[in-house]
Amino acid sequence: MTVTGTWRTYEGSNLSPALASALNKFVEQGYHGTSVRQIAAGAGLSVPGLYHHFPSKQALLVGIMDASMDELLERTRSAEAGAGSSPSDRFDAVVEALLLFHIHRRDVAFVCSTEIRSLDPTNRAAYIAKRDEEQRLLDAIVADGVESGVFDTPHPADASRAVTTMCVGVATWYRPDGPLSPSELVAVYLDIARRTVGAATGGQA
Amino acid sequence: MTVTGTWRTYEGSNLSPALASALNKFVEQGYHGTSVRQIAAGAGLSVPGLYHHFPSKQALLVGIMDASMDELLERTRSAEAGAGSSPSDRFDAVVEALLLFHIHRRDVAFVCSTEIRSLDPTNRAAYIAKRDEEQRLLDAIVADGVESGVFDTPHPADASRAVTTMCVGVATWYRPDGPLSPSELVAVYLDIARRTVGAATGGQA
Amino acid sequence: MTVTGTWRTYEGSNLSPALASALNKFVEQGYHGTSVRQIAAGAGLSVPGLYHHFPSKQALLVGIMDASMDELLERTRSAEAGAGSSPSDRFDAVVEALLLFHIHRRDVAFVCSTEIRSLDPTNRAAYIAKRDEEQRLLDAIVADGVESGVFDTPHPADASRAVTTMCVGVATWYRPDGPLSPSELVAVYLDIARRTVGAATGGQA
Amino acid sequence: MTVTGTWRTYEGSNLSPALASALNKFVEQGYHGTSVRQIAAGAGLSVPGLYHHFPSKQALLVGIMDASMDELLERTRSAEAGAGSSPSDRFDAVVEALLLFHIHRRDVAFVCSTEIRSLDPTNRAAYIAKRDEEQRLLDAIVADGVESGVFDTPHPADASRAVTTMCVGVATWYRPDGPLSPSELVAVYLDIARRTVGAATGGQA
DNA sequence: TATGAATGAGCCTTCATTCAT
DNA sequence: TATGAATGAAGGCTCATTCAT
Repeated sequence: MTVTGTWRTYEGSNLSPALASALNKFVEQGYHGTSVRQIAAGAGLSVPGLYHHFPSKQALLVGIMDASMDELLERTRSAEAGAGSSPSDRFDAVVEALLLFHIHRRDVAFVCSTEIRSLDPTNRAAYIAKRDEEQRLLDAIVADGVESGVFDTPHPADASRAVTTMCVGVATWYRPDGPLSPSELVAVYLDIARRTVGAATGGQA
Repeated sequence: MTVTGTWRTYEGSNLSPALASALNKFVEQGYHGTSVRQIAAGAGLSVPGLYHHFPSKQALLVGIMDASMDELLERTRSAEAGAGSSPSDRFDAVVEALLLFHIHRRDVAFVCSTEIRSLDPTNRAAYIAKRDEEQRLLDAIVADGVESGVFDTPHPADASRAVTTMCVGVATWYRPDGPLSPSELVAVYLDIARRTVGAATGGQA
Repeated sequence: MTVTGTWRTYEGSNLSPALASALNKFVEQGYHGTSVRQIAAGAGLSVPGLYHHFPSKQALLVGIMDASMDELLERTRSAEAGAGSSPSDRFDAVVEALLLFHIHRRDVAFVCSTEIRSLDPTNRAAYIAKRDEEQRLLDAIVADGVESGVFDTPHPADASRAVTTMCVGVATWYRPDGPLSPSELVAVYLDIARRTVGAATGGQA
Repeated sequence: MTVTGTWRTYEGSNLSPALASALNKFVEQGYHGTSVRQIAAGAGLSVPGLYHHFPSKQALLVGIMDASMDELLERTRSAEAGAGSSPSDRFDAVVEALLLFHIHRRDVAFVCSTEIRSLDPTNRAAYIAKRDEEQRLLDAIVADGVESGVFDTPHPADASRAVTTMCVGVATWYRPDGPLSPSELVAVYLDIARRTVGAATGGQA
C-alpha cells in the first residue's frame, strides 16, 4: 500500500506520431483493416515519409506491441520490487500495476490482446514470450501465497490466469468518462482479485 | 447440480460449409485478414459459388456471430430455467452454460469477442444488444443473490462482469488436448466464479 | 395526305416479355450496363428461363434492333407506297412515318441509335445495311424532288441526312406528356423538313 | 462572315493521357463496355497509376464531358460575342461554332451525346444544366430573329432544337477523310440551318 | 528530407453462361 | 419447362511498397 513508485504514474504516452496514428487506427479498424495511407494521413506524413521512419506496416505493429509489453513488464516488476516481501503485498501491487496499465494504456493494451495473430511468426513468438513472462510473474506470487498459507485456492495457476484475464479485459470496456474513476476501479478489482486467490479481502467482510 | 438439460449437450456445430470455412479463417487471420477466395477454397467452392449462398463477406461474419449469440442466449436461458429458483443454483447453471459454450464453441466465441468492430454499424448494434442481454441475465442473478444474502459482494455489477470476462476468456486459451477436461475446467471456474460474487464455494474449503 | 395506311397505326409493341424487359433496361442503363439477371428479373423469369428463350444477351439486343429496323422499313415503305407518285407526297409520307415511329417506338428507336456499337461485328454489319437502306429510301425521294424541280437544295444528300437526323433525334427528347401531341409534332417537323429540302411548305409562307 | 476569333481555331485537344485513352475507349465501346484496365493500358499506365490521377472511372467520364461542355460553351459565347448584333450574324456564328466543335471535337462530342445516362445522378444534373444553357443560347437568338422579322418560322423553339440536333449529329457520322472538308460542311449545314429558321439563305437561290 | 508518381498483386464482387435436376 | 447451384473470367478499386526527384 506504499504510495511510492513511478509505476503508478502515467503521462501521455510517448509514442512517435507515426506509432500514435497507427495505434488509433488499429484500435478502431484492426491491423488488417487499416491501410498505410490512413496511418500516414493520421500522422500528418506522406506515405514515403512514413516509410522513412518505419520500414513496414508490420514494424509499426511490432513497435506498438513491444513498447507496450516492455512498459508493462517494467511497471509490474517495479511494482513488485517496491512492495514488501509478503505475497499479499506483492499480489496487490502487481494487480494494481496491471489495472493501472490497462486503464491508462487502454488503446495500446487493446491492440496487444487483439492483434497477436497479426504479428509475423517471429515477432509473435517474441511477443508471446514476454506475455508469458508477465503471467509467470503473477503465477509465482500466487504460488508463494498458497505455499505460505496466506492465499487459499486449490488451483492457483488457473486463479492467477483468471486474475490476469479480468485485468486485461478492463481495457476492453473501461471509459475514462464512465462511472468509475481509476482508483475506484482499482479498489473494486483488487477486492475481486483477492477473492479469486482466496486472500483476505482488505478489511472487508 | 444434477439438473439435466440439452444446454449441456454439444454436438458438432451445424454451420454450413461456407460458414465453417469462414469461421476457420477468421479465427486464424481475422476478418480483414481473410480473403473471400480463401473462404471459398476452404469450403470447396468457387468464389461465385460462395456468393450464391451468402451475399457478401460481411454476411458470413454476421451469420457466424448471430448464430453464436443466439445459441448462447438459448443455452443460457435454458440453463437458468432448468435450475432451481435460488440465486446460487441459477448462478451455477448460467456460469456452467457460459463455460461449456466457450469450451465447445471456442472458435465461434473467439470470433465473437474479436470481430465486433468488423461488423457494419447496423449489424454491430444488433449484436451488442444481444450481448448486453446476455450480460444482464447474469447481472440479475447476482443482484438477486446479493439481495437475498446468499452472495456477498459490495459491487455486484462489476463482479458479474468479471465473471463473464473470465468465462469468455476461456475461449482464448482453452485447448481440448490441454491439461483440463471440460468438466474439470467447469469445476475450477465455478469455484472461482463463486468466490468472485462471494457465494459459498460448493463444499470446498 | 391520304389518311389510309396501317403505317400510321401504333399499338402496344408486341415484344416478348424477355425483349420488353431487355429494352427497358437497355434504355435506362445501356447494353453493357445491364446484366442478364436484371433482364430476367424484369421479365419475371429465372436466368436459365431467360436463356431458354434467347441464347445470349447479344441475341436480345439483336432481337430488339432487328425487329425495330424491320418495322421501320416496313412502315416507311408502306407509307411511300401509299402516297402518290409525286416526290412531295412521298417525302411527306416517309417523314411522317419516320416521326410517328420515333414517337411511338421511342425506346426501341433510342436503343437503336445508341447501341449499334454493342452489336457483334456481324450483327452490326447487318443492322447498318438495313439502316442505310432506310436512308437511301429518303435520299432517292429527295433526289427525285430536286431533279423534278419540286425541291430546291444544292446538297440533297446532306439535306436528306439532316432530315433523318432530326427525326431520329425526336426519340431522344419526346415525351408523351410533353407540350406537343404526336400530330402537332408531326406538323411542326414536317414543316421543318420541307424547308430543309427546299420544298413548298404546306400552305405556310 | 470574316469575323476572326479563337473560337474557330482548333488544335489537338489538351486532354491528359488518361483522359485521352478513356475517350478513345468510350467512343469505341461505351462507358460500361470499357474497363479501367483498358483505359490504363491505352494511357501507358498501370491501373493504380491511372487511379493516381483520377479517383474513379466515373471521374474520367466527368472529366471528359465537363471539359467538353465548358469548351463548347466558351467557344459558342465567344462566337456570338464576336459577331455583330444582328440575329442573323449571331445565328451564323453560333451555328458555325457548333459545327466546328462537332467536327474537330468529334469524339468528345460523341461521348457527350452518348453517355449522359452513364453519369451519376449528381454529375448528370450538372451536365444537363450546361447543355440546356447552350441550347437556350441558340433559342434566344432564334427568338430575337423571329421577333425582329429576319427569321420566319412559326415554331422557333422547335426549329432551334432541330438545328442543334443536326449539328450535334455531325459528330456521329463526320469523317475527316470523307467527301466534305470542314469548311464545306459548315457551308452546307449553315444553309440548311438558315432554312430551318426561315432566314435568308446567304445569297443562294 | 520529403514527395509525386508509380506498380504487381490482390481485394470484394459481379459478369454471362451452363447444367443437373 | 423451369430452377438452384455453380463457374471462369473479369469488373472497379485498393493494397503495401518503391523510387526518381
